[in-house]
Amino acid sequence: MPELPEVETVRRVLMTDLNGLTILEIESNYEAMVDEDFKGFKDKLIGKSFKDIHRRGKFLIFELEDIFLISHLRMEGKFFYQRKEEPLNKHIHMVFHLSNGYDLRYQDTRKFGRMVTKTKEQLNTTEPLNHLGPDANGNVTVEYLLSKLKNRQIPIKEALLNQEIISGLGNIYVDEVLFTSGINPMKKSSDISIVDAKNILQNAKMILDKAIVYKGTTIRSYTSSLGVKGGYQDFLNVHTKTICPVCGKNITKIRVGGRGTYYCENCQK
DNA sequence: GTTGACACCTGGACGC
DNA sequence: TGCGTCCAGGTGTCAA
Repeated sequence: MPELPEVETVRRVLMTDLNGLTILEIESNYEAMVDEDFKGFKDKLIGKSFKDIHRRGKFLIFELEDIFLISHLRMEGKFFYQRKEEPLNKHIHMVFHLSNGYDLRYQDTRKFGRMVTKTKEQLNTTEPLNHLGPDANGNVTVEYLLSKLKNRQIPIKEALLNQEIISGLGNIYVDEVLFTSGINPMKKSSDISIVDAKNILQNAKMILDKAIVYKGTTIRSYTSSLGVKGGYQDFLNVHTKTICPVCGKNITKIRVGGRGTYYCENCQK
């Protein structure tokens, strides 16, 4: 599932492909993925040219002149840049026909992904970006993180998955960050110490930056967007593992906040 | 403001 | 082989 490194990889690849191209037409067989009236969505985008692609957390933000297309890939969303003659598969739910004879195609097996357009004025003042916390690999301070955790009774794992606190971390990388930090995922957020918070932020930045270098993580049946296979799965220490690489004891799998959670009872107190 | 439950959605794994 | 059930999980919404 795309988390910050995977979305950043998509952004970097698409930016070179799309820059300067104009959207000629948009087709969809699943208009519900657009969080606004589909006709209005099309009217705003057709005729506009790609100027830049930004990212905040797990959101892709396509800059098209005076309008911004915000896309969240959720679980299995992928973008493909293909010639329009290439056959469509049944999971491609949105096609942007481009001025150079290519398509920007959005594929989403589970139809969880969402898109919406915003003006520059709306971008940071309305959903979905207005409540988003800072990027987990950005300049987040220990003081900021502790201030967000001090009144919360939920497990630290749930807090780190909350994109309003810090953005970009998903289930895989939260498990890895907590393992590297030696923190039990069930530890109460309000019990996180200054040292814990410092470790969490340092390890989040280190892990996410390294995962970006390796173009993200590809596990289970999932493949990365754009056909790019990530390489960071080779560096996972705990997520989907059975043996702790540090102490050699069994990895425990539990559910925290409804999500499969892997940790080492010996190393993560 | 915080927390938990649930819906969205489909492919794959599993049991019968 | 075919069918039914469960699981996976990021985010939004709603109720308590």
